[in-house]
Amino acid sequence: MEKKNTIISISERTGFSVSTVSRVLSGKAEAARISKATVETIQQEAKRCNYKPSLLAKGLRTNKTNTIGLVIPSMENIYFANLASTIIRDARAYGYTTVTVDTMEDESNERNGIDSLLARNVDGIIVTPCGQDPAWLENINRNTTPVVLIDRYFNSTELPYVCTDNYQGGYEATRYLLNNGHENILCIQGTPYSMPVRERVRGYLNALRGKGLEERARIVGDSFSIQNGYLETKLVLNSVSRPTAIFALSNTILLGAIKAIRESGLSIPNDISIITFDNNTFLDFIDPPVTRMSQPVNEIGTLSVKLLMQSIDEKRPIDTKLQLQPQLIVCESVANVLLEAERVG
Amino acid sequence: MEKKNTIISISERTGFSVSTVSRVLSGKAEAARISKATVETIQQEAKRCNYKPSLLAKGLRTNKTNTIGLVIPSMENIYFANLASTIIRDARAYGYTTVTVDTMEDESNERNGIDSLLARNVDGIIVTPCGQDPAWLENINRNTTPVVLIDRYFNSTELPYVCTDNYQGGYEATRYLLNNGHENILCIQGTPYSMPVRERVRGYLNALRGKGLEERARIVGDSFSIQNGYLETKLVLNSVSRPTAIFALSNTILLGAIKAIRESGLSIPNDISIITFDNNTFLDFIDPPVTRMSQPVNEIGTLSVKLLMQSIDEKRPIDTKLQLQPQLIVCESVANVLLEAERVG
DNA sequence: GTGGTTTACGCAAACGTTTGTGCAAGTATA
DNA sequence: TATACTTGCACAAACGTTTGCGTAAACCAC
Repeated sequence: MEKKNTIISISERTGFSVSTVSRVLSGKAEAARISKATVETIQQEAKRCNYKPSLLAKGLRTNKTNTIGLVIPSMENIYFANLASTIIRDARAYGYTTVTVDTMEDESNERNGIDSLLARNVDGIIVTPCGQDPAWLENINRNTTPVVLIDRYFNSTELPYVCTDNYQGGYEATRYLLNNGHENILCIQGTPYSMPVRERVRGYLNALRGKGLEERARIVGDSFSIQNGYLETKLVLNSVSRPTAIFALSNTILLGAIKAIRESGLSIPNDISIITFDNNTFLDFIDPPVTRMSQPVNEIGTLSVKLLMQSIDEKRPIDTKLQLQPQLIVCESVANVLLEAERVG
Repeated sequence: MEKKNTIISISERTGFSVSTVSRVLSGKAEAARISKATVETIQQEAKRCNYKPSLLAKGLRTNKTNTIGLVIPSMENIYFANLASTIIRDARAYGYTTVTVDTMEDESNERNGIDSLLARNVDGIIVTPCGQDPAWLENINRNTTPVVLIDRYFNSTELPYVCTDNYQGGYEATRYLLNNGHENILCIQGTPYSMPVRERVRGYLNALRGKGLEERARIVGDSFSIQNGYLETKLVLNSVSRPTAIFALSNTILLGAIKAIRESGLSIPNDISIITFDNNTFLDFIDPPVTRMSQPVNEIGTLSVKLLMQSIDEKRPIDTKLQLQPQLIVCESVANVLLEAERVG
């Protein structure tokens, strides 16, 4: 009873040819001038036997799979999980299914993963690259399959991307700290040389420079991990000149930093202030709620899918590059040391 | 230059037949007694032109895609994001790629999503069902494609599953509250009738019964959302008999509850205690750190993949049903009202 | 030099679609 | 009444693999 239901079996049961059945079931009945009666018959039979076309065969024949690839460094990071969530949902709304690759920040995983996506004939790929070299991806985008970058991008690339204006974010976050009287600000970065890090750091440095404090810059760290935030903070808390504020470049780094601070018995923001990049529901519930530069995660996800769809539909590479403005969300993790000085002095 | 690289083009360039090329490139050279020299030639050419087999064609022909489907209610929920993370990584370690479907707790999304997975000939499906009826999935598991349930399962089903021992979790969490002197405990549940909710509630009720407090049971709520936790807590804070403790059945419900409590100006745990299900990094950083029944997320993910692989390899349904023990993590969100009464009295 | 193995490969069908082209019968036009 | 469209469908190739079977040549034994 669970026979195979193919276009062929339907053709045999209805007496029409395979091509006619195909045209009817793929909505080309009109164009092929199939008679109303025939359409009826075939559709009935298709419904009766619960026919579902083989997407493999369809993809093989048409070279279109209605599938996109999503390549991210880590689904464990809530930032990427949120990004993935909106991308998967948006893609579905366009009729696309998403294949997810988690690279764990490893370049060879990235290559293998993308190769696997291409072997599957995905119609497009959204990727947060962990490597530095755009050439490979550019080549794919030009000759094979549309690629859209999110979150991270390359120096001068023809690849379209959508990301936060990281320079602005770094600048404004630092300005906020400066305006609250902090002059000894530690910046804990993630994967060095990645564009977001470089831009955020550039913003940080420029803000310091604006106050003539460039030589006070302190940049440490090397990965977007809790561990990194923890260790770097641990180190600095024991240093001679303890910073009055920490600028964490991601939510993971933030958590590590907070852990270290708590262990040292210091209080946020009384003893040390902290500000972070990223945004998520939990940050409002942390003790104290964390002041942050919020990235527009949903917008990034939605726009990246939209760009990819455009590139797929127009069958050509596009070159849209979008930088979205981050937003400062002020909570209670940054103390105003000017007021404090007044009070004390 | 970016010619198509198929087994056919390689066959033309090397002068060997398509079948020979196929056998060599799919590792069947030995069995087919292809000479060492031929193997060399073909492999060289394949490497030279960077040949990657079409997984569509391969899947169509062999009925094996090395792909699994993952169906979850919401990637926004950090619990499912963590689950997805380990599943995607583990599957990759077995050589499988994962297609993710986000049902948004909607049964028709679930059906469509799974239909789409089947149309793609996935080799197996891991699913957290949002519907109540196992029949459809059981049928798929029997006749078409292996299915493994995670997190939620059905009353009496032949489907294999791996989940937390939710009864035990509900029971122990409630016991912990009772042992701390709470007798007025509000339980805020998620999607009703889902097995985890029913089991956790059963545990809650049984613990109360053990102290002869069954008539004090208060169960409210209807979904695993922040909104639900917020509204139910809001309601109860204004009721005549304010509970002394809240048992939130998920991290989302927890966040909503905390928000409501804060808005009311009450303090945790001095005015009201709270305990939750689930576990994640952030819960340690919340004010105060939240006491919780931790589900073994990674184990659930790993085991579900393992079971699915077993079912795929053995080409038959399996009936392993695993309940993993949750673990109580004591933090600071539950007050001991006995001690307090002593002090006050 | 005959018969039987072994070695090394090729032929062609099949997986389930889509689609360009062909063609008979019916209808309209001249 | 011949000509020209139109209607309604069928044929068969193609997408890129895998695989059962067939077979020519070489080798061996006698």
